[in-house]
Amino acid sequence: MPELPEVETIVRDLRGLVTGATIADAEVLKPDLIEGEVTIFAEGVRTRRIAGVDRRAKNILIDLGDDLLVINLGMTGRVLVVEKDAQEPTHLGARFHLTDHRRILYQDVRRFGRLELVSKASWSKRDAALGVEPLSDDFTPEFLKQLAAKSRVAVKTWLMDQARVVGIGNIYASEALFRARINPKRPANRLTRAEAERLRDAVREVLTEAIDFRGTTLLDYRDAAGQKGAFSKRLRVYDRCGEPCVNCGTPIERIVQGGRSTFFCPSCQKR
DNA sequence: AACGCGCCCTGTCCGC
DNA sequence: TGCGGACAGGGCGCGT
Repeated sequence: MPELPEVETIVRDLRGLVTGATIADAEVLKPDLIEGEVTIFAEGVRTRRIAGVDRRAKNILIDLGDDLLVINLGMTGRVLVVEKDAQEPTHLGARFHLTDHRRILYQDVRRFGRLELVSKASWSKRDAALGVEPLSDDFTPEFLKQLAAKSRVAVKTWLMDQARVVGIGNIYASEALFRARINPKRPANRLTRAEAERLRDAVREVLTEAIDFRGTTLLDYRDAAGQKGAFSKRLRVYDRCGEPCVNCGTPIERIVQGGRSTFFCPSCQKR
């Protein structure tokens, strides 16, 4: 469900809401959501103060001092900060009681998400295996072009590989390629310098705009207050199969790449 | 090594 | 109204 803009929105929410708070206790209702031993996880977060909240790729990093509580939302994960007497949602996976009057809830219908308590040392190794942050200064056109030159896969699939560039999922891959006017089937290593530049700019632009609109809600996504993201109305190709292209009026097409839907304009994004 | 595929799981929607 | 199949924002592990 969540790509970089949605995770970033939740991270900013959490940073404002729970930085400085202390976790009194944790209850795990769906043990398969926890990576590693559940009792160690629950014991490990108990009595810990939240020093900060950050994002790396599509992971939420909750800073507990020596350790990080790492949350990956999968497709349908939600992290909600609620008053302790608030009504609880269905499909609740874990409940974190704060020492104040609130709780952090982890909810996940499909249970593709994961919660994990890891030492900062071991996280830094995992971090190193992840690709470049597209909103960082390291994501230059030269960098993108050189990285893409190593791969023959279709640029759409290439963009979604978290070992190369992080944070881009199925929605923003289609949206960025449309904005850059690049056909999603184009092999990554055949991108021209001009296309690499357009793609870099398009990726940064669409992710930044989506953050400004607090993410895209198709169905499941919610921020930490349970609110929907407003970027859905701004999508230009995703989930718009058959609708006219906003640039030229040609019907948007849907194809399948790597088992996932890709949306594009066959006229604006010629091969 | 890089890549493609199946799978994890539940819910919704669409056509018949 | 019911039912089967396709599909859904992610990521891992497998075989080639």
